[in-house]
Amino acid sequence: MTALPAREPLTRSTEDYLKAIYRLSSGGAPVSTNDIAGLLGLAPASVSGMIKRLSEQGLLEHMPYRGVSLTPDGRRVALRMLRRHRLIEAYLVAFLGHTWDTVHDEAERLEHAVSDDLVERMAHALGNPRVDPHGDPIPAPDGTIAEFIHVPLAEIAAGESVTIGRVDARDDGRLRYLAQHGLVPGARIAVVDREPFGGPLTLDVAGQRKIVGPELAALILCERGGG
Amino acid sequence: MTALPAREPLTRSTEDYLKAIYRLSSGGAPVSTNDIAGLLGLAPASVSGMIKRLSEQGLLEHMPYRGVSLTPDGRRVALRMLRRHRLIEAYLVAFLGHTWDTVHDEAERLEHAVSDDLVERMAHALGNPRVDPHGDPIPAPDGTIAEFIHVPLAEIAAGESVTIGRVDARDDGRLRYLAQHGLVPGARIAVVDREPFGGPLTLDVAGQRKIVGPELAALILCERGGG
DNA sequence: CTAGAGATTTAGGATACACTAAATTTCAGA
DNA sequence: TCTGAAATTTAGTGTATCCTAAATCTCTAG
Repeated sequence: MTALPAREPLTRSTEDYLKAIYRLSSGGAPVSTNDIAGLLGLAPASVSGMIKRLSEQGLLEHMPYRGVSLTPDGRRVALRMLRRHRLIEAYLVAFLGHTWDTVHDEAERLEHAVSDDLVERMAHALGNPRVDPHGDPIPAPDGTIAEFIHVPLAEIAAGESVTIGRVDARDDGRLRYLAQHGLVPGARIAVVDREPFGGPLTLDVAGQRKIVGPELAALILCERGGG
Repeated sequence: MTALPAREPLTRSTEDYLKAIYRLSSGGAPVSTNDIAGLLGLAPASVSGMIKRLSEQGLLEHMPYRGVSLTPDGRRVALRMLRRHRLIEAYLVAFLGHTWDTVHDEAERLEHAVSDDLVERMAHALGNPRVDPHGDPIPAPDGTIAEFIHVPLAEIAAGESVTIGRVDARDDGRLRYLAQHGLVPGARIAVVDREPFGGPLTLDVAGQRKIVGPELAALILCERGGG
């Protein structure tokens, strides 16, 4: 991981705030105090106080009454946590028999406790994956992250071919179902036919015909183009 | 792990105090405030304050000015931490390429973050070991711990046969050296001959003659009797 | 048997981070 | 443009844990 300038050790609270702000700041717009409070389950007043402290540490930029955004240092911390979280989840699933239902809370605690060294060992054991099994990109050790442009399968026209980029299902049942039918990140699929108005789609998955309903089709996020 | 009566979640501080007190209370004698402070690197006054809180929670028995001892609940917590610590160390060495030099700090942090479920998965992956690679016993999930009576190899008389119980070397070099010569926990060895006054010992290890110096012989702890 | 060194506890204070209640700011709609 | 609801910040508290300095206890050496 890119070395952060030497500073006081980050607390668990600090890491959680920065993670939350990163998660909420898709699009680069400033993040509101209320949204942070909602995501972390805290009172807005508590968040105001913490924002002040994190700003003084140079991790946040705060425009009073307007919202906060991450500084480069803050983003580095957030991405490091995201890398840890996703690698820990992947490791627990791959090597210790966890299911995707159960890993989140474990990772949520472990991500604050592991060393960079241990994270990299887990990454190595996993073959240094670039995405986790949902297809979510794993930030690199240097804090860069691949940004994919994802379109729900539900919006792909008949005749078009796409690559599955990630799958938005968080529950194990759906994830397993999709995996059984070859609908996993990286799979190349074609939309053979589709009913109008949110009806089912007929797919070609590795030469086989599959039919998926609109609900699942909304969760399967695709990358257009070359594949 | 034996369920503790439902109580407020234990903090990291609480777990560290109980671990330290357990470590210091070999022999059952009450543990002094000063010794705890020394082991944890805190001011004695801070320890006094924490002792009061832990006593109110029923985790310690405090005789003012005399010292503290663990209650059954306190001991259960301490043994759970010890189980976690030793299993985490063993897991990191066995599966993630750590060396015994480097695992301690990692385990020290992880032991507060892992769930019981994860600990048991690691134990399972390791084959549910009863001792760690030093020969230190790993407390069982129910909070019981095997108490071995260990005698340094240096004190074993010529002609006597013993089983290596544990090895007190903390550094990787010695540990590797001993392992190469079959001097590992569980090994059955006989003292063939020995020089007086702390000289080297001649051993029979699995039919082979080995000579060890007094320094190493002091670190190899043996169980007398049946083996 | 007692003085004083050393151990322990108490007193008082700091920091981090949470809360509730009150004050302030923003901004959409009349 | 004004006004009030919603969002945000400030003010004042509480808890956990640490600290230093001062008070108190214990126990040994004389």
